[in-house]
Amino acid sequence: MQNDEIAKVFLEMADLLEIKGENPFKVRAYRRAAQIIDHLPDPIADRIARGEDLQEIPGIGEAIAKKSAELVATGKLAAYEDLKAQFPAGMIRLLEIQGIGPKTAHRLATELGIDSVAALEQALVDGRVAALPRMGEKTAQNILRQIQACKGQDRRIPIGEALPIVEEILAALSPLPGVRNLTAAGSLRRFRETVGDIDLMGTADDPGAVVAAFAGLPQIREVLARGPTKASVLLDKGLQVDLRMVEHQAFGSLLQHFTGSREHNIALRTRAQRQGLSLSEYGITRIDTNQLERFPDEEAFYRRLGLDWIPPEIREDQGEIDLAEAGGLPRLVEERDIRGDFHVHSDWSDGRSTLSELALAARARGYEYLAVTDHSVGLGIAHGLNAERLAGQRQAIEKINARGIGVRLLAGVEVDIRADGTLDLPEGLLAGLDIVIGSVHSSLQQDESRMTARLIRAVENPHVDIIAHPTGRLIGRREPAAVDIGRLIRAAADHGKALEINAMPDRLDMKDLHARRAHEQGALLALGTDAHHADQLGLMRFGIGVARRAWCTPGHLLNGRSLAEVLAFLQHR
DNA sequence: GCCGTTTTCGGCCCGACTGTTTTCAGTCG
Repeated sequence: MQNDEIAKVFLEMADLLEIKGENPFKVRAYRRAAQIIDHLPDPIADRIARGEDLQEIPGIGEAIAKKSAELVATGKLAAYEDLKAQFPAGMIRLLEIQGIGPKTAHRLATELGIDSVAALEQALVDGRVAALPRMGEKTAQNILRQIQACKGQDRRIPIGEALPIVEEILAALSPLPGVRNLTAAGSLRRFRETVGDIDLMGTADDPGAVVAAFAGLPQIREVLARGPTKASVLLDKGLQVDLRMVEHQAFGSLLQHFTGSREHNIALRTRAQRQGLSLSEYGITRIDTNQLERFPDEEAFYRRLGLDWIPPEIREDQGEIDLAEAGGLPRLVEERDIRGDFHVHSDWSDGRSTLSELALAARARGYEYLAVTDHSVGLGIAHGLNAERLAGQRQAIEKINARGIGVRLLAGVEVDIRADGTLDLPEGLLAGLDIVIGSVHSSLQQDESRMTARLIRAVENPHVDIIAHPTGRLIGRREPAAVDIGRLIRAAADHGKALEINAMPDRLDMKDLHARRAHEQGALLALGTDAHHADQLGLMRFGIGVARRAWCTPGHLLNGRSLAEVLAFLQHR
């Protein structure tokens, strides 16, 4: 049984225990364990096989270690089955509806016999829910609206869609008088690949006025809640946006609080309590004197707790707090560290910019090099290059390089990895190029063993330097191919090949967790935008976001190396 | 259920908003 499946069982157990009215701290223990297991770098089954004691993992105690072992050994868990049997099967789905928590779900199930979202909708319409004590008409209406709002749509949207929306709102509110520090927090600031809602915050002389202006923005469909310092609204697209405002001097704690993650903040507050301190969005309170200290920025806030400032992207309670205390946080990669892009298409295949336009755009970004990697002939739909046209392109690239515009174009190709792991262009041809990235575009439904063998065969091919978008996923549209990522990473590390972090916002492939595993196990990573237009070189920021979430320093990335170092890496060819 | 620079027992993060309430429970983030 895989880690994510084990985590799912514990998460569901937490929901059921909560509905049952169990000790909330027990519920939290299960949730926490699920999160920890989901983030482990290697399969729990392997740890058990090696005879390791799961209780050495912080947050996993005797009970959950035992239950994990039972799941790995039998694929089932008696305690989980017992728990499930105590409630109607569909009740747990009710928790997915905004506004319904464990108490309400329990009442709906026990008092009205509701066991599905459909049954709930019926009970809402015919007034049975509103008739319950302590429920009422308004509550029923709100629940009904939530059900209808999320019908048939995935509420999390890719960060690539969310960022432009946010930038538009910030641009509208920032010019208001007395407004400062207006920015996004939450999962957007942590750069998660999808965001469920958007958290904006800032400071103002008159917070109420900003909240009012926010609630009146034209792109807003509905105001869900509105108080003096906070408002929640729904945009036309169904996306929820929250705004919170405080006084200028308290911005550090506000931003910290609403940047999260929840797990990071819980760990931070628990630690603070041992120091006699209580944390909130308003500041830090000394518990003995009840004195509130305020912090204008996050650096001061963390410093007060004896910690270095922690980059938002790694605030997930995955070891960052201890490192911040010891002064040992990694120096995460930044935009200025990136010296080039390893995945770009030109108008020779399905891109829309010329080689010169790409070169100039790369120079404008301060790059030293740019790998031109058009599609190979196998991708007829993308106007892929055959041997002849590839040779022609190579000449065109050399011409531009000869002009000496300050950026070195690398003549490359994105060669298609066929279903059997062979490549779509003859080896002699690949040997003559500066760089080759290999990727999979067809037969994505292969089973895990075939797909993994296929990719590893490409890794072992001496002409391939980088494996691009290893799982082929499209966020929200196409599931990742079945790949044994652990084996792929080991193969890449063994053969000195790089794995791509594809920066296209709907790919972001490898993803954060896998990329962290990759560099921890000695595999090199390479950022590529997969740009099909010169403007898209700017998508690099999404790749950097993923790399930062993966704890990458410049040294973990091929893009952090100078042209000379990159050429040395490619010298084998 | 987990954990230990007060503790192997007794703690466990914090505040805002809503709706249905005569003081608060439930939910959310």
